[in-house]
Amino acid sequence: MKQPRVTIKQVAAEAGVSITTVSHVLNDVPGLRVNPATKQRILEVSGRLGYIPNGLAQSLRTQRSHTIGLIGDEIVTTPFASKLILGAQEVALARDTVLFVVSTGYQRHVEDREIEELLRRQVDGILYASMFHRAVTLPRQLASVPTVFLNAECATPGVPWVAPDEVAGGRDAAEVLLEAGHRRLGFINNVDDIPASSGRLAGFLQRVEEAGVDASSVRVISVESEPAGGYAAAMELLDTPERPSGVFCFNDRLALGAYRACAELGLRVPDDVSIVGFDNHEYVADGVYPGLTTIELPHYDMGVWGAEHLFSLIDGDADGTGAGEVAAAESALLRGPVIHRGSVSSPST
Amino acid sequence: MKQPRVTIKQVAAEAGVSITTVSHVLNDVPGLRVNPATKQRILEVSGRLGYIPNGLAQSLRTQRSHTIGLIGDEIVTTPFASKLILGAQEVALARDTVLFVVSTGYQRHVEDREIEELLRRQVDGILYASMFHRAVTLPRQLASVPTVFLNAECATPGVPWVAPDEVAGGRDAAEVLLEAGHRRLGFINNVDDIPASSGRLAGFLQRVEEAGVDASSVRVISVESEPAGGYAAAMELLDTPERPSGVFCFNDRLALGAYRACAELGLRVPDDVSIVGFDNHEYVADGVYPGLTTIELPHYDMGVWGAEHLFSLIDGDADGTGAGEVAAAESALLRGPVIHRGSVSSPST
DNA sequence: TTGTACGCGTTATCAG
DNA sequence: CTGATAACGCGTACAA
Repeated sequence: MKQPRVTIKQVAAEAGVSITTVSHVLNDVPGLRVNPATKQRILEVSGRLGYIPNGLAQSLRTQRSHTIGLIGDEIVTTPFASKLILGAQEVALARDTVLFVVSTGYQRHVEDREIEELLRRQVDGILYASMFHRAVTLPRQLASVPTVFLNAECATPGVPWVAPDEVAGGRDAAEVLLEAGHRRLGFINNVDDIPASSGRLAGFLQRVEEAGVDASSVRVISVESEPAGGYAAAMELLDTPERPSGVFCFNDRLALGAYRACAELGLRVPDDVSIVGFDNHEYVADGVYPGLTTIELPHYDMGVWGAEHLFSLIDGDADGTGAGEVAAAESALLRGPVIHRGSVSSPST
Repeated sequence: MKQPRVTIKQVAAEAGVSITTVSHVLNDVPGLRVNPATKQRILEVSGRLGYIPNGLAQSLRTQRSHTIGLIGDEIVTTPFASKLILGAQEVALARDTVLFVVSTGYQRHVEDREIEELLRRQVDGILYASMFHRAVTLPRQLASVPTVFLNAECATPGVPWVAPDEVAGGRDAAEVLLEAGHRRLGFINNVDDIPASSGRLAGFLQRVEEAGVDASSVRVISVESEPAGGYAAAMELLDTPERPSGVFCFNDRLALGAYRACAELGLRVPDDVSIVGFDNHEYVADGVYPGLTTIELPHYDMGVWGAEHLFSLIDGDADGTGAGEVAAAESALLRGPVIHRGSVSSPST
């Protein structure tokens, strides 16, 4: 089944030339004119034999594996991750390189092992992704390899990172509600102390104040970001005459719970209460009725940004002088779009 | 930033031995006793220098890249895929090999290019995955590489494949409903003519008949498998006095639409109508209220099965005689578990 | 027990 | 315009 693959040597023999010449025409070596006739012959033979160069040998020789590693915690398991991977993969593909995707499952020893595995395979660079926006530090083994952090803020200086602009996201959510005319607001936040929860809250309140609404009037409840938590929080928030007319949920799953609470309380979305989510979780935000208006996380864009910067790091490092680092070492906060669906309308009261 | 990596030569020099000896101790060559003292020294030096063997060179030499490719259509983008990848990845990891994951986006030229890219990188084998259960044929370039199909039935003889047992799934769904005491049944199916839709229907009706219920009494409606389709179908199915008390939906998204229809018709799940989904779509099936009882697709298991069989193919081919093919060439239909949540109860009428 | 030397498939340098 | 030949880093017969 596995017949030995055809090598450049065979092509050379079959075409009656040296391997050097074959290599030359196949790689279009610049400034080197080859007799059109032999060139044609080589191309023909190569095609006929189905010759595919051995990338391992090429990489060994050129010191470029055209391979980058994407390492994440449980990144591979989550639906968000796919967008991130997709973004990185598309820019990688455009540069003829492929991705090794590995995930650690949050276990340190697995991470160590996988990083080593990546290095052993001579990846040109590494994309280190976190499933949720958080702060991390550079694993020591990565010190000698171009690395970019995705969906995480890296404390180690000189290492580029990209993460969602949570504050802007919070502001956007407030904007949607304020624009629709809501003034009595609620926010069901996540309890975890991570950039996402503090940032979205800060942005939300910020924007609310700018609109002339007293920030202390918005009721904030923090719960575990599961449907059950959203349900409980919404019950508490909405089961009162002074209930807010607009509620911002830390994420779409929380919003799911809020939907249920509304249904049980006999409140209609969006007529009685408007809801804004966060994540644009596919199959959740658009599967629910009415469709959930939500803020999308820029996963795809982070993947693209990260890969592009990784390449500039790799290329800049090509000479070993570290040039290019300065320009590439900047990090970024990316913003996702607001996805308008049916869960927000003007307040009835 | 990218300092030249340490090679085996440096380790040898530093330890005052030849590279042969270093190679021997690092690879634990069997039947070769090395002086414990030098062995210790080599290990120490190797560790101190942070030596990591160059996998490219190793592979070039040993003709084994310890790499397998996972190629799929839009597999990387979908939540199901991650389970599949995870399964494959875990068995791969256990055998010290990593996965190249690439996706074609259903474009033939992308697929050709990516397969070539995989071959160029000397993958030891290929896992060819489909996002939805369907029949496919072996791309010609893969003829010379060990290949296993995932979530697809391969028409080409000699190529192992693994797919979900749709008929069993349909039977399981019927079982759940029948067990709860339902006799008036409905089935909201997918319109597409794929193994999943025909198989689940067949299994469902089969099991229903076995229970002594006239199969022709179950109302079957085929729609596009989106929430909107499920909603429309459920409205048609349920807005009548003789409505079924138990409904099986082709997938969870369809079930989502059915939930909404129930809500609008004032029917309660599961008190007035029991619903069974399919897929166990994370964040949908358990995010909805009441939780959706559903049949899980064996994605993880397919990944494991596929990778294991791929390895047996690879190892069996090691001698080039093709031995082992016979044993490994069998294919399989895998069955997923029933996930009981709250959407099924005994019929009230 | 340890070292020398060759080959894996390429690319790149330098002659011819 | 074309062809030897030396790396790339490692594994491994074979020799010492």
